[in-house]
Amino acid sequence: MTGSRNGVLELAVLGSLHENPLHGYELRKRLNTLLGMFRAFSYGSLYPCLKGLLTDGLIVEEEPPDDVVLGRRSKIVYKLTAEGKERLQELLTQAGPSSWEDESFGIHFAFFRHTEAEVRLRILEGRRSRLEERMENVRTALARTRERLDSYTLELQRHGLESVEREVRWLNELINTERAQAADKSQSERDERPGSDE
Amino acid sequence: MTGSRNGVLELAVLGSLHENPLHGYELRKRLNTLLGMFRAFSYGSLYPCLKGLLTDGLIVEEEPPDDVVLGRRSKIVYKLTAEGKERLQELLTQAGPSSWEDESFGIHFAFFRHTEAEVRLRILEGRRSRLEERMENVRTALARTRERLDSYTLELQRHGLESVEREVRWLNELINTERAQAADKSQSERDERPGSDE
DNA sequence: GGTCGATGTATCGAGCTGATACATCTGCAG
DNA sequence: CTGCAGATGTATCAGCTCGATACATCGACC
Repeated sequence: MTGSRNGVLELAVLGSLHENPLHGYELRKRLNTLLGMFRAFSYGSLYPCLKGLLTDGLIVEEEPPDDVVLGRRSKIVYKLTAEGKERLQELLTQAGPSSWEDESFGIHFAFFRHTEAEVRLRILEGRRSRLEERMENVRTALARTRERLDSYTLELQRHGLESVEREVRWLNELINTERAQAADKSQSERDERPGSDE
Repeated sequence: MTGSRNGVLELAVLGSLHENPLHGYELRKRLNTLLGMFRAFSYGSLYPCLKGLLTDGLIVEEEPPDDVVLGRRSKIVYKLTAEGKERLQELLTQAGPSSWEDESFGIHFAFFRHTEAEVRLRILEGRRSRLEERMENVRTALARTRERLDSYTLELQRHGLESVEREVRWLNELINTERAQAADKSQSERDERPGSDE
């Protein structure tokens, strides 16, 4: 039970390797493209994570095509094991603070196509609550502040608040879409005509 | 020369203490209100920073009102020294990568009222370049990607890109305002009527 | 008088970042 | 064909930060 890895990183790696086997360098590029606007992973965290996943048997080094046996070992391609896939499913099922914080929400969202509808909804709502809570904190703290702020500080506050409000609106749209899809699905299930109109 | 502190944190602390003396707890609250939407500082970084600033003589513990001498030492109020003010001015003059990265831009912006107009402009432009560079990287990386992405990943990309574009537009407005003010100023200087219409 | 939450200082282990080192492969200019 | 610059690729380390935790005091309220 070496298993006390980062969680976000673990999901990112297992999720990426689920699509297709990769080596470290390419894995990093993939992730940093996927999340380019939000965050960037560094080798100092990726390689230790890969090492841990190896010793836990969640991934293995993919064998070269067998005829090239000589020492030339430049790329190390990793792929998921059965346990790895199981662990990935487990991670994709969890909806908790670790799925809607700033650093981790993007990753969870990026793998939503492998996530159950109900879990998706809970993560989106959790994220929204998190942002609303943050706005509330800042607002009350601001209200308690006696001295009035200079124009630059005010502008920073305004811009920050507006950005968060925009993300909340974005989340609202996504949540509505998810709800509508869930309603469609349960409706067509009630009609017992599965797959009739889509 | 103990001086290899974090920089962002140093600016945040010195800048806050410049407004008025504070103790650690209040300092943290101030900063986390000021930057509530962007980041949060923890004690684990604040206290070591304060300790370093103390040993470097940039801040000192403020003396209690002198008649209460008995051991009751619950609050430790810090204030800037002359060297501290000097150091703060030095930090406020610097415009470089450390002023426009994600973690530090907010701090620098929050203290813009103490920053010279020219430095403000360079920081805003540096921040804009940084964001445009990031967009460019993601866009070319996306273009090189062969396989088409699923709808969730696409939506994440779209939302991230839109957020960054919005921040660029915001920066553009700020830069225009700054330029206009600079032009006004040099105009009124050319007229040799300092302070006539303000 | 008791006790609960806010205020307040302080530290520690776990884990990440940014830098660095070093090897290989590929394209291409001379 | 040779050399060499830049992309590809693996790996580690010092320094720093986060989140948790510990502990003490204070004011308010019943």
